Amino acid sequence: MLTHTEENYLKELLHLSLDASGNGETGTNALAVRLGVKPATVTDMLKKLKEKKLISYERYGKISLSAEGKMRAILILRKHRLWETFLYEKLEFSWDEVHAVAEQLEHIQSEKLVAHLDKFLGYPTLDPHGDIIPTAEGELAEASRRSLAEEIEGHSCMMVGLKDSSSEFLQYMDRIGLSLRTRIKVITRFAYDDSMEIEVSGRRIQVSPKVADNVVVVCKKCQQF
Amino acid sequence: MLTHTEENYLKELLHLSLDASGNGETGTNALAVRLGVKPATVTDMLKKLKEKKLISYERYGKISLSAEGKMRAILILRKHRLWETFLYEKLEFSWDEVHAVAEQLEHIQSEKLVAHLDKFLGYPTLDPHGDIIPTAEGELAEASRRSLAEEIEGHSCMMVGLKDSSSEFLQYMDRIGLSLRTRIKVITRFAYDDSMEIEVSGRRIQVSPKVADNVVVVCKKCQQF
DNA sequence: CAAAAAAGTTAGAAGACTCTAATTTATTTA
DNA sequence: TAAATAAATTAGAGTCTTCTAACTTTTTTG
Repeated sequence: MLTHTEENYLKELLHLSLDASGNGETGTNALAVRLGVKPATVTDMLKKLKEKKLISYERYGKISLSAEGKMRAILILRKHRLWETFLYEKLEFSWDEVHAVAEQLEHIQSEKLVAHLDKFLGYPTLDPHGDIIPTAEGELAEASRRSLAEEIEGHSCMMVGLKDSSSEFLQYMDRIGLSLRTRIKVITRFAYDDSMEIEVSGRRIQVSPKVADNVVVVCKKCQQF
Repeated sequence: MLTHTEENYLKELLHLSLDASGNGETGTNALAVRLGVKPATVTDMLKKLKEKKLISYERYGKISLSAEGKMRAILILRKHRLWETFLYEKLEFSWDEVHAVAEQLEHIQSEKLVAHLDKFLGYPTLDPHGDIIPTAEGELAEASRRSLAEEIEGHSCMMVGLKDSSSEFLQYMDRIGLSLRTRIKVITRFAYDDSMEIEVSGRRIQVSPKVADNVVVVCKKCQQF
């Protein structure tokens, strides 16, 4: 059982390892800045986390999560992103308000709560920021950014941008109910003309290849791509 | 800003004052038992809470909440009961599982979260245990237990028991979808024969005066009764 | 490569919450 | 009412997380 503070250290360590796009190692100072504490405080906690085998670390050396530590961190991230999704989709929070509250909610201890929340939300794969929600097994897939036109049948994705920003296109987007952070499911691709049938907010609409090409979406990376 | 621990002390003080049905005063030991700590620990915290003007208390004397302390406690109770309602009605938790998780959720700090949760749940007045949910203004009405037959038009209540426990009656209850902790709204009372039209889980059904008389409900106490 | 800068650590202390053991005050009862 | 009992408090200590100030190690750079 970890304290809230220990959980926060693990979570930031995970973020640093994902952000850095490096070898997953960090230093005391970087961690201190992220957590809003002094480096001396971090050093103390590192000893404790090492003691608990959650990180690998030597005096004056680099820090990285152990397998166990990474798993714990990913499950915290999972809770964070599920709560963000809940706040955004069910409680009408705006996308920039969800983070602060999710920082608190992510520490609630109840496996059942997480599992039921996941189900209640319809097993979402992306949070309101377009980030991947890790699975209950601790798998964290990569996100893939591409044009809606490249998306395959049956897949769910989220609109995160437009290639064309002309007012005509924006008006059209508005009319069909497509805006930032809207979830899109590809129902059918018509090979004949490359137009698509998509599901948006429970409604099915047809989009031309030109429209699909100008909509930027993010989705969970899969084998096919 | 109160710590989780301080909030727990206030909440237990409120519970003790409500349970005791006395003058709202308690002792150090009773509080220690409720909180699962030693009396010595309670004494320390009492000094702190007095310092913050949340309780009134003198050495070796009785303890009671100040107006400010009581308001804080009631708002924590409000959050607790709203979360219990959420867990029960939206996440399919059973009525006896909700308490433990709500104990954690009640400490989340976000006024907006509470307000939106309340709206999302449809402004419920009773939690899954049939207890009154305090208002956002800190008003805690009393609950009133009575027969469904005595309930007035337009009121919402919750089934908490039956007077008749014959198998025929239980089967009938089952058939119309009425079970413990089901919410009931009285749509119309027909003065002609005292039968009622009620709404249960979104469906409207008619019940005879005999049935209504045998269903025990709890509701927020109001002027009329 | 040696001095300067940056990064990281240790030591000592503080606040929050808790404990045990000993003591004091209040209440009960013989 | 005085002794026994119950209730409450104080003193001293331990854990957790944090800090500041001083010190050590590593890295950078002229």
